[in-house]
Amino acid sequence: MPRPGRVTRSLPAQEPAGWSRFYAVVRRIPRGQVATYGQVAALAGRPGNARQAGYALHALGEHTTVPWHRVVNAQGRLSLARRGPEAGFEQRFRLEREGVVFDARGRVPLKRFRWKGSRARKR
DNA sequence: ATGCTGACTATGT
DNA sequence: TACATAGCCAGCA
Repeated sequence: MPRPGRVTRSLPAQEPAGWSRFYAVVRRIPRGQVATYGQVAALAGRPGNARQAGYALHALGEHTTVPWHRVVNAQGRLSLARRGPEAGFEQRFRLEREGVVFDARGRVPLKRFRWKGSRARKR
């Protein structure tokens, strides 16, 4: 039991509270399927916070178990590509390895691979 | 507290 | 289809 009055908030704190909600949702995305940032935010109980979803994923780092590559933007494109062609390339590689197919313009056909997730968690 | 930034989205041209 | 704008909101300096 932490002493009252003393805020032991000085932990690594590399993951701001609340972001774990996004991670929890991303972890539920089935292999071979994708979800949009807006979708993740909504399922995390934070509708309209698509940007935060992306921000949270950006903070993950390279050594993570969260399937960040299964999250794409509303257009089916890899927003990660903005950060650099390499990052986008890796995401595409991972998705293709899971069976996700890209169209001629390098986008994921959401009609086909979009995960139909639902909250179904705690009421 | 204030202002800037961004792995976003919806809408208009 | 592609680019520009506006709305959005949490994190950070």
